[in-house]
Amino acid sequence: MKAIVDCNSFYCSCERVFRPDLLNKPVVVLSNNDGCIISRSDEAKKLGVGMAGPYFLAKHIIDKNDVAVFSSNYHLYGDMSMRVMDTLRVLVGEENVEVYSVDEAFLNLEKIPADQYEKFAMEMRETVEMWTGISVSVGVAPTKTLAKIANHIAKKDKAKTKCVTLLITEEEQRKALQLTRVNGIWGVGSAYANKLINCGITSAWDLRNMPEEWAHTNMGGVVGVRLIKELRGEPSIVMNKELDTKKMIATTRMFGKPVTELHELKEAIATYTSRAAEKLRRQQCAANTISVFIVPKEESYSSNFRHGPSVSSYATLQSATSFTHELIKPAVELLDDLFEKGRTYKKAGVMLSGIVPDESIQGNLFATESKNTNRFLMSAVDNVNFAMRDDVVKFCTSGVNKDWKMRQELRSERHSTRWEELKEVN
DNA sequence: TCTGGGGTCCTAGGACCC
DNA sequence: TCTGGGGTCCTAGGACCC
Repeated sequence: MKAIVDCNSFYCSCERVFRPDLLNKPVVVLSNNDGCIISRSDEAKKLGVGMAGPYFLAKHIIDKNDVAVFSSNYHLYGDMSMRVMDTLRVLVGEENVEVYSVDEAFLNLEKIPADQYEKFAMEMRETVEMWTGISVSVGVAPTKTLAKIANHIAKKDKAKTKCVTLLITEEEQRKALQLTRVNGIWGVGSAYANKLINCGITSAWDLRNMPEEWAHTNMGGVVGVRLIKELRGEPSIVMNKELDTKKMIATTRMFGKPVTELHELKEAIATYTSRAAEKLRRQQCAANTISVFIVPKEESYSSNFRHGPSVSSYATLQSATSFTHELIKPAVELLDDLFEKGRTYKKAGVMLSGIVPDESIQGNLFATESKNTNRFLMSAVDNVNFAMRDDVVKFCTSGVNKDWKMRQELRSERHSTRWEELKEVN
């Protein structure tokens, strides 16, 4: 049996842990650049604040109802996430926890006796809340996909479910699937949902009863087949061991204001490259390929928002590296090729791929000594930046003024990861 | 008239997730 | 005026190999 534990309005809940005055009050958290609404408390949902909608469109509701607004504070959310996951590890054992995202984890409940799933789930919910201040919802079912559906049901009517829903018997599963629209299934996005509805398949139950061959031809081959099996209660999406090494690392940002100058773009690209290289070193890897993209601002404003097409290019490095300066150089060269004078840009990004572990980098007989010096240099830089504050030590290309930096006007303090921002209680 | 039968690796693009 | 930032997996098709 499997469970999914999903934090309720996670970012909002994190903010509330340090602002108990906001309990039972509407709260929202904004994306980077204060652009979209990415987390809403139940009270904010009730007021009609939409998910993932632009902030400025919901601003009239927010102002009128005195909704508390925060810019995203990833230091805080990352630390709170770790506390929640650690709690789950204590409760079911490390080997039975698969962290799926910052606010969700799948659990293997094999060790729990079948007649105690509900009791266990309830106690787990209470313990996480007591230890971390974060409330969670729990879905329990034989497969991950059914557990996700159970979790949705638990969240929809918290008073009735007490944030716990089990889909164990066939009867429970049938009822739940009949009430679930296809677009509410984990693994069905908008493209497949439209296709399914056009075929007259509207509920999860309808989809469950389609032949596997049909799913193979119409829903992306093996992916579709797995999905149908999961809905039938046959586990087909396995529990993953933790994916500690990423296969791709990206740092991309919208600018706080439109950018026209090459030197500003260079600062941004150098800054993003430094950030990406840090992430790379943290997982003790090096990258073979770096790619850079920039997104021009669209000339005409349209009410149907779409990102303009991006311009991108990539370079394959002579040998894999994680040293910031060795990555900034090709990144800036790529940018030189992409940049067109006279255009205005609104976003840029750097992606590292072809990622290999440090130990298996192809050796270079002639560079051994400087490689080691570089390694010490980089780890010294990382240590200083970690201990002091971000970017105390940085490369010159990254710039000093950073006029293009994203807006983040409403960020709370990093109460749990910075000494100087520790919460004071009087 | 007629030209095999496997493989691997890489890339681009499409779908999805939170 | 104003719309985020990460990731994953899968498939198809081309290049290349013996």
